[in-house]
Amino acid sequence: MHRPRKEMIAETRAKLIAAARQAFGTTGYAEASMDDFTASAGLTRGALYHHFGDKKGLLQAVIAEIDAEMAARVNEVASRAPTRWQHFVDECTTYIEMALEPEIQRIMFRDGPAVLGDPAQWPNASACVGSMTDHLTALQGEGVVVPGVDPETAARLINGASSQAAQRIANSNDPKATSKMVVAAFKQLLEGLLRKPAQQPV
Amino acid sequence: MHRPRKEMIAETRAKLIAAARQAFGTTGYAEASMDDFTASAGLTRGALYHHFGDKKGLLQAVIAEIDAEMAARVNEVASRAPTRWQHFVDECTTYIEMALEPEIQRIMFRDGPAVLGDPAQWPNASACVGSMTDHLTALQGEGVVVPGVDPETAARLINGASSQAAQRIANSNDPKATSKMVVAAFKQLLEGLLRKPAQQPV
DNA sequence: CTATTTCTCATACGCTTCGTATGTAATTGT
DNA sequence: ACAATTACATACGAAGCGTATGAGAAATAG
Repeated sequence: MHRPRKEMIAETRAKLIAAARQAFGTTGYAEASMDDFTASAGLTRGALYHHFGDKKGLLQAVIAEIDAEMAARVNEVASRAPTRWQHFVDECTTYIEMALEPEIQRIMFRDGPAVLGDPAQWPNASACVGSMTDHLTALQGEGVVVPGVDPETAARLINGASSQAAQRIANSNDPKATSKMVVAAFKQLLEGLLRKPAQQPV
Repeated sequence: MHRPRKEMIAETRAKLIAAARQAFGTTGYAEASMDDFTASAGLTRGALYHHFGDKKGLLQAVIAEIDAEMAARVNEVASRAPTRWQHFVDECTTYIEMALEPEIQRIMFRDGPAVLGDPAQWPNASACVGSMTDHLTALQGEGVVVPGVDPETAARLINGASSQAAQRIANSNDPKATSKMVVAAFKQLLEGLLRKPAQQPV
C-alpha cells in the first residue's frame, strides 16, 4: 500500500493547487483564508508553506496551471482555419471566450496582476501571447500584416483589448447581444493591422 | 481661530485621501497599513471609518480624485488638434502617457480593479472613457469611423490596449525606444476603426 | 447664556489571518 | 540499521481590520 513518495507529493501539491484555485476563483485571493482552503483539501498551512513558500507562491502555481490550460485550448482551436490570418483571429476570439469564465477573469486578470504585478513580467505565463506573437510575425513575413509594428507589442495590446472585451461581455445583462457587438468592434480593431491593398475578408 | 467646521472636515478628508493615495500608490493597497498612513496624516483609523466606512471606501475616494485629474488633463490636451480624428488619437496617447505614472498604474489599473471589480462598473470613474466614447460617436456621424462598431465598446477596448501599452513602456529598460514602438502599434490598431476609402493621415 | 444634542475623531477590544519556529513521523541513503 | 532528510502538522507571536465605546468640541435650542 506504500505508493511511491513522488506520487504522494504530487498529489498533495495538486490538491493544494485545486483547493486554492477554487478559493481564489470564487472568494478571491485576498479574502481566501489559507486555513480554510487548505483544510478543504484535508491539509494545513504547513504543507502549503513547505511546497509553495507562501500564499503568493501558491497563486503563481495556480496561474501557471490555468495558463497552460488556456494555451492548450488556443492551440487546439488554432489548428483548423483556412488562412493564417483567420487562424490568428480565431485565436483571439477563443481567448475572449475563455476570458468569459469568472475564474479566469478573477485569477488571471484581476487578482493575479494585483498580487504579482504586470503579467508580461511573469516567468512562465502568457503562453497565449507567445502564440499570438508567433502568428503575427509569420503574417508580417507573408505581407499580410503591416511591417511597421512589433509583433509582441501588438499581441500585448490585443491581449489588453481582449481582456476588456471579455469583461464587457461577462458583466452585460444581455451577454448574447453584447458579445456580437464586442467581437465586431474587436475584429474591426484587428483590421488596423492588415495592409490596406490586400483587402482581407472579415 | 475657530474655523468653520465644514472646512475642518474637508481638510481631514483631504488629508486622509492624500495619505492613502501616497500609501496605495507606493506600498500598494493590500500592504498599506491603515494605522500607518492615517498616522502619517496625523490621524487615526477612527477618522477613516467615520468618513469612508472602510478601507475600500477610501480607495474609492482616492480613485475618484485621480480619475477627475485624468479627465481634466485629457480635456485640456484635447482642445488643440486640427481634425477630430487627430483629437481622438491625441486623447488616447495622452491617456497612455498618464498611465505611465506608477501611482496611476498601481491604483487605477491594478489594485483598483482587484478590490472594486471591473472599472466599467464603477459609479463615478472612467470619465476618460466617456470622453473617448463621445468623440467616437461624433466621428461615426461624420463618416470618419466605420459605422458598425459601438462607440463605448470600442472605447473600452482601446482603453484596455492603452493600459497594456503603458505597462509595456513603463516596465521596459529602454522606455524611450519602446515608447516609439508601442505608440506606433497602438496607432496602427486605431486605424482599424477608420473607413477604408477615407485614407486619413497618421 | 446655559443646557442639550450632534458631530468628529480617538481609544480599546476581540477576532481573524499570516508567517515562523518547532515537533514528529515517514522515507531515503549508506 | 542508523543517521539524515523530507513532508507535513502544531504552536506561537505579531499584525491588521472592524466595532463598540468614549471624549471633547461645535452647533442648536430655549
